[in-house]
Amino acid sequence: MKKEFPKAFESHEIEEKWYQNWIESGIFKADEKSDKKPYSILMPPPNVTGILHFGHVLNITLQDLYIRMKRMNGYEVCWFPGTDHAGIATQSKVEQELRKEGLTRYDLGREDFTDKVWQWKEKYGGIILKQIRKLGASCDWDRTLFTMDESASNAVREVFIRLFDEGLIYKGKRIINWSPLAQTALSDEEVEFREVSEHLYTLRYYFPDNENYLSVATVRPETIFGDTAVAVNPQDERFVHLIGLEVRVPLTDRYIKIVGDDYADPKFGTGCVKITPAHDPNDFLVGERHNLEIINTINPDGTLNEFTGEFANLDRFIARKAILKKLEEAELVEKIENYTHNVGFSQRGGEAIEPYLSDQWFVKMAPLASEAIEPVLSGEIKFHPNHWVKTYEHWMTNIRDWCISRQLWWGHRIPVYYAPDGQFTAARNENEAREKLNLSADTPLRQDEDVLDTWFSSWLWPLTTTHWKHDGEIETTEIMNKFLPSDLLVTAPDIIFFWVARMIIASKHFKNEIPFKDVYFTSTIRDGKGRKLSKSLGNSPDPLNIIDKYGTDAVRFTMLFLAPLGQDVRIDVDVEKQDIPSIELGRNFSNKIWNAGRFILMKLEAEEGEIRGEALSADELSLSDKWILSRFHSTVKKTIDSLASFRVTEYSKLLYDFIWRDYCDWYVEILKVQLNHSESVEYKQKLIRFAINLYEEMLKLLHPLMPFITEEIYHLLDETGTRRSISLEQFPQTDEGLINSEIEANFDLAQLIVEEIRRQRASMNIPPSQKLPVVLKVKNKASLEMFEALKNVIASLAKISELTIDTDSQKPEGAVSSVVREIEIHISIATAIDLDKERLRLEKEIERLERNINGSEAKLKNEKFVQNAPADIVQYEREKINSLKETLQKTRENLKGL
RNA sequence: GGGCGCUUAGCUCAGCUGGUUCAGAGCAUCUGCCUUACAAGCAGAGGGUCGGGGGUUCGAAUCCCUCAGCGCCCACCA
Repeated sequence: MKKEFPKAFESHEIEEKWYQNWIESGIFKADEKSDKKPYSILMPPPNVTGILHFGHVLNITLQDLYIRMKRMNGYEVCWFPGTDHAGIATQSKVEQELRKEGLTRYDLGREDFTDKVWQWKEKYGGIILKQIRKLGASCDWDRTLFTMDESASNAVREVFIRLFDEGLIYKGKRIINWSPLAQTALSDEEVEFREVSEHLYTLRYYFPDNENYLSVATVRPETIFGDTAVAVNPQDERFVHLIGLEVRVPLTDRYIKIVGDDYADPKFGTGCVKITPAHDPNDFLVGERHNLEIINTINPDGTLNEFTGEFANLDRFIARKAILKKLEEAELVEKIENYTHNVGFSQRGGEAIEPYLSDQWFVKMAPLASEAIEPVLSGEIKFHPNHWVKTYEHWMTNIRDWCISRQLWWGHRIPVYYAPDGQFTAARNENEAREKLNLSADTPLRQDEDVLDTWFSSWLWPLTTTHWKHDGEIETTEIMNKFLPSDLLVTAPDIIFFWVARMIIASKHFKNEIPFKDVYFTSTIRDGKGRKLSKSLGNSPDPLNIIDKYGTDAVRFTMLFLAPLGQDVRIDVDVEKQDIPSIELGRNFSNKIWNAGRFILMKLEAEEGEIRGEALSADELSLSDKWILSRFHSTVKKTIDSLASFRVTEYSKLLYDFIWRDYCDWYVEILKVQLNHSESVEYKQKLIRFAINLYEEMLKLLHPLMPFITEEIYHLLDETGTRRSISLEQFPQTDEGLINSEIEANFDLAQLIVEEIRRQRASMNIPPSQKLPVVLKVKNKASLEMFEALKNVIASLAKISELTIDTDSQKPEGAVSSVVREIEIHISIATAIDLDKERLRLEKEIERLERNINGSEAKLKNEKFVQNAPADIVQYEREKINSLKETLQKTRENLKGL
């Protein structure tokens, strides 16, 4: 039963249809009990609050490419999907909604609030995963994990307790990065430094005599109320005699002492620095050294507190201006200079980070990191591109402790329990805590209020996806035995510290296993101006709109075609029109593939043949058939090689070139010729089947990258309606026996001849409809045979009315002549030749040949070249020069003959 | 300050371990084509001293050094 091959490829219904079908037929499902070799990928879990962006598109496409390729190669393939609870982002989203009702989370209380977040998550949390389905992702959705699922939470708790018991988690009062917006601590990784133009204010700190003063430079005058010392360098002769004296904090009656500390840089500012231990990490250290008082003058929301008197409750930046005004009025400002320096901002909220003194939980990283460096340095885990290894090593060897507590409600609550007397421990529940603390069963306990950093669950992703400790007990599962270590991790380089490094640490520490074998760092997608595509910049169209316009396959193909390994990629985007015009590349390619298939089927129908049946056998193949077969297997070989070394752009280019150039431009045209020159229906059917079989192999090669169109055509080629999915077919293998470099070389020559004739015709503006007689004079008998075999093909492709091929033919009267690799081409044109133009062309050609000959001769005259270069290169050069000379001589004759 | 990467046609980029009458592709430009799969197409053309300089080599876009410009990451200065 033949199916109709529609005129155009309609991506929408087809994508919908096949995705549904794949899900229903369960081909994405993995079986840990299978005997097949495993292949697995852990999807980097997107934020539940997230929506699809182009980073995902590239990332998911790459993962799906490898997953599908391996599936076709017969592996038991498992792609683990999931989402991340994204503490701050999710909590603030729900708080935003509450604010619309005039409520805060405190109005609801902790329990009701988290209930509300769960409700929000159930309702909106799946959006990103649905969008990922649009990309054709062949994940095992049954295994979707959320980082706050009970099984994952059990693992998180277990890990906290273990690290606590090992002494690798501790609580400490430290200066941490405080987000006034989210009102929580952040880790160092969540802070990004930006250069900011501000001012450096030189303030007067008066001595008790009210006449003399010390000039102190600061960029943050609003923190003066927290000053507890002024530091000078003990080597600084200008000030050393002042150490131990006191000065008055401007606008206050408070006196602070002058201390000597190396931290003060005599060359910077005035050489005197005010010390505010509560609001600067360096000052904090100075404070520790000199036993200084610590005065916190800032509220958690970034406003000043009661220690600042009249400035209380003003935002820190507004307060700065107000304080400055007051200082100026009191003539306490000596100087204001422009000053550019780096300021930390919250990566998420964008607000300036406040160094803030508070009690927080930390993970001691150095001992953990040490065991995780080796697998990367040894190559047990490979980074692609490799240069990230250095970055990794540097970070790991200079690693700092990780602040893991967050003052949020949404997240994994820290499993630490406090007894009324203040002692505390980490435990699975209160009873266990009492046991550990030797407390009686009725001792009331209080659990720590803080939750854990979201990455504290993400770093366990390799373990939680494979159900480690999912019930709090089980160390090893069947899934884990089968799929851990996973094979490939595809991720953006900006989370190498946040996530990649920490996953390696956690997997090594808790399972003594690497989490993955290869890590592919993706490109950053940028707009035409080089800016990263981002929601906040408003420079990114919605990927779904782009998919809608061009089709998923087109987007997938183009992204890979344009995005080389680890290199940034620039694409022109039109946000207003929601368009990325470059995606036309992929859409046009889809169209090409589609039409090639449609054409071959039309031809088969014209011969009334069935798709399935006998195709040409090896000894029935023409030179052209053998050529395309050879090209195909060469392509397969390179393809396999490219994918194995993660050169995915190369893979996409190989397919593009083979399908478009070799198969469509040349072979399909040749197919027409071969069909036209045969009377045998049987032969024609067999030939078309040969072409279809090859086309189908080509689809298989392409399927991992363009799953929908290949699946659709695969089924259009199914007369019996029994086929399941192209995903279940064997991925093409190289047949070395079919790669024939001699045939490819011969065919190359024929292509050059055809192109030369076309060029001549084009330069004389001869329309394709006007066919001309051509004489080819070839050099020898072997060449003659080869060209005879391709006679019809050449005649047709070069629009030749009558093609004469011989070893000693004469140039016809009034013909335009050229020589390509010793082969003379004479085209008889109907009109008179423009002699001047012709002469010029031949002279230019002679010049070019002479230049090449001179170049080659120079090489061969160089004894060192002949001695040192490999024999085949020298041999090649000799043959080249002979050929060039021959060609030159014939071209000269042509010129003479004009 | 430390590290990494990039610089090839007007634009966006390929070019793997140095050698093949080719420095390539897509887009853009120009010319000619509705050639019975595809105008989302076909056939052709123009356009590059491969960022500058130096070196290694018989031979360099490719390896080394250096300079310049751009970008990213880390550290950090009141």
